[in-house]
Amino acid sequence: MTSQLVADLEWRGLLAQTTDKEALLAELNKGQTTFYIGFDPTAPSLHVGNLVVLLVMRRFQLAGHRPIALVGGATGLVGDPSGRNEERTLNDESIVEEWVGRIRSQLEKFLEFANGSNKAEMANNLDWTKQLSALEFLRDVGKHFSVNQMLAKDSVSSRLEAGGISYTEFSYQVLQGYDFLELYRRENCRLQLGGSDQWGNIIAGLDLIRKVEGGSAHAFTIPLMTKSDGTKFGKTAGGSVWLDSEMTSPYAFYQYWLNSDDKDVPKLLKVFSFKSREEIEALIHSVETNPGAREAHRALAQELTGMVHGEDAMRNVEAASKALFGQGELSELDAATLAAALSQLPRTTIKKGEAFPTWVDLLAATGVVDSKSAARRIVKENGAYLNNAKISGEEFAPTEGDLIHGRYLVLRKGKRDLAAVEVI
RNA sequence: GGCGGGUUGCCCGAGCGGCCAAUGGGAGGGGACUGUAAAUCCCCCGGCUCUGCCUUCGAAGGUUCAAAUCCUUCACCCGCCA
Repeated sequence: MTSQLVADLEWRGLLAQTTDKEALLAELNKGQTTFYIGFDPTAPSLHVGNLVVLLVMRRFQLAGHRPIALVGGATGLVGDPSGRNEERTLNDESIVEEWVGRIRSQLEKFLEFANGSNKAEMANNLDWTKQLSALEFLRDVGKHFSVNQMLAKDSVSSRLEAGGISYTEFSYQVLQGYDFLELYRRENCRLQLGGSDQWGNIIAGLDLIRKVEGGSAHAFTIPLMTKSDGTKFGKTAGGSVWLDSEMTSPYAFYQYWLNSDDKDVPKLLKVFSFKSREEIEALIHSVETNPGAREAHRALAQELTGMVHGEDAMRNVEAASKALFGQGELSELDAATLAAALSQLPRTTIKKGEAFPTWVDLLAATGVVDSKSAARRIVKENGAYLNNAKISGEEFAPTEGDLIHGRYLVLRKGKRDLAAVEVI
């Protein structure tokens, strides 16, 4: 069962590095193993990058192991130097606290917290660091850390070269190491998973456990996702792809996956999909032999939108995508279908009876472009559409006759950026 | 603490008194080709009430007809010396 889990993760390309693999497999084969992953509250929401790690966590739980989802109320106040070449700006305590709450409720959607012998636990490292005095910390925890080793860690040494690191961030690995020790003591936690950039921090915990408790624990890291074109995975022009529907709409989320590069789709399926290996291989075959059909893209977008935003939202945005990008005339869509589709888009309203603003003003009002200048540029460059028909002239304004079903306008910028206007 | 170097548009990075909204590259946007893909080619890329006006070159003052460019003070970063 367990060796199957690890083999499956390897097939999916989700294993970067582990401590002694034999020992880890032995541990996992003994039965239920308690493991943890930490998520620091550096934003009000998790993003699709976090989702990679979160879903590995779920795979471990499905294989019978017991997850502890740690939200870093304490570490989030300090800032992890890993993978950054600049000091972070500290966030206010109240902000971090709020983010902790939001992230906790997101985590709840991906793990089973209610039922089963291996139901997940939520933890917050603020619980065991808040009461700790600076002196206790230095004597009880700090004493076990060698500065020589701390300096040698990638996260620190690269920062020393890049221009410096504060004592605060330098101490991050000690805090994370201490977390592992606490969870080892409190919950018998034997394994920490994390992105491959977390290796050094995880090792800090293993060393501490060995020194203080004489115990052994394990590390398992997951490769950082990369895209074939070299740009960062999970980023769009507008920033990260968030799991929060207020920050990235389900429609935009669906579109993000649907528009994946063909070359990335096989990897994305392996990493994110919970379909069987056979199904995934069939989809990969499809993208290789008939990419234009985008069967695999659609399956990926469907599964993930459903997983993150729910089946209803997934069906809505899928129907909207189909309607809006279909071959037929928009005006042929019935009012209910069109209204539902448009509700997924960035939108603006105008009052009944008022004069119609220009296309430029309307598009700017929806927020699809940053400024009216940008909207004008689109018109000038021939990328402006009203109800899927190209328009020209900066002064172009829709009229009563352009309204679909008497109340809707569909604006389009370029090939795929849609926005809605409703007359109310 | 002393001396020297730096801070330019989303990022990197030129400019070193007028021809500067500021060279170049990347990112981003539009078009063509396609499949709401990639690659490629062409174009665009501070804002606005757009033949003009306004705001940008770390911050605040100053010199000048004219400053991103010169001077002064302040802040931050990086080196070398204490």
